[in-house]
Amino acid sequence: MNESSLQIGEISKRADVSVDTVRYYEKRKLIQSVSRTYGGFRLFKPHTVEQIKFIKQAQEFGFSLDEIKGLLGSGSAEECQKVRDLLQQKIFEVDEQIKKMKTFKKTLSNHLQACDNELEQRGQKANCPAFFEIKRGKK
Amino acid sequence: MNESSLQIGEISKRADVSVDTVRYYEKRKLIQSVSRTYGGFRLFKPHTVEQIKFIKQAQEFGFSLDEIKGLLGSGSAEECQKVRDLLQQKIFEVDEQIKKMKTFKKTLSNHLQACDNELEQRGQKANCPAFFEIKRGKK
DNA sequence: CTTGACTCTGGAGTTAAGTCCAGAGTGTAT
DNA sequence: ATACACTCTGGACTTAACTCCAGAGTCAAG
Repeated sequence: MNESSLQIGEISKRADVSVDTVRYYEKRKLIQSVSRTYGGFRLFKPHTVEQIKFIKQAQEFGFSLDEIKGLLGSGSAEECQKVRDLLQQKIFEVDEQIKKMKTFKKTLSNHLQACDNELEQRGQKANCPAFFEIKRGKK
Repeated sequence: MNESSLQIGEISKRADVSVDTVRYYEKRKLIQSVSRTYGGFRLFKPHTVEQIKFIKQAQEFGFSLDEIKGLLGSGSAEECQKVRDLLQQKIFEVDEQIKKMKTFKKTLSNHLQACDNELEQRGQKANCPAFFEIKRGKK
């Protein structure tokens, strides 16, 4: 009820996910409820909202829940070291991904260019270019 | 047999996907076999390999097969226009994605930094930082 | 102490994108 | 003519990440 312990509906609203998703994440140990009411209602810390948002963000970039879980641990010094290493690796991966994205963007731009050329050259009745042939300069 | 028509196994090898995947893509109309042998074996043009590689690339960046399909059409001028527009939109999306990736990378870097600080400050027995609190400067 | 909104659990269902399989046919090298 | 690798179809199965549901319990307000 007070700001230091929220129940599932409120968490769900603030993080913009369904209550089912919150429960699912708890089951998968991506988040934890700090306690329960006598009746068994889950109680979460407010910062769980941030965690869920982080999870969602990471997911967008192709990380699986299992991978993300590795980034979320908070425990012993050992574990901290593990998390650290994983983080470093992930940063590297994200960087790679960014590079690949840029290449892909270029590919798309080339397709667009080819498409425009065709459209212009041949007027309305043109067939759409076979992208790959054009792109590869095979014709 | 000759270079201008390949059967499924060869396509699969060159594109580095399973034959099942090739058939699946055909069913989903992402690619087409140009004809069949009398016995019913599919025959593909070699450039199908490029198409499949393109599909795989696009997938890596979070595009669904349905979205990709939209990018692959080759038909009337009308359709070309559609493809063109879609391409432009996708380029925009990829750009957005790149920006978000960069932000995310920064988030990860912050976590890493926080982790390192903790590790250094408190020595071996330190607990791993609660990333989100640190990141948000809430403490 | 009743109401109405919220939450619980366990389990079944969904979607995308494959993956696997059986039983049968095809193609070609010997 | 036989062997052997390859391919066919249709359908069932898999995995990740939810999503939905029923039936029952909880909680704060009036």
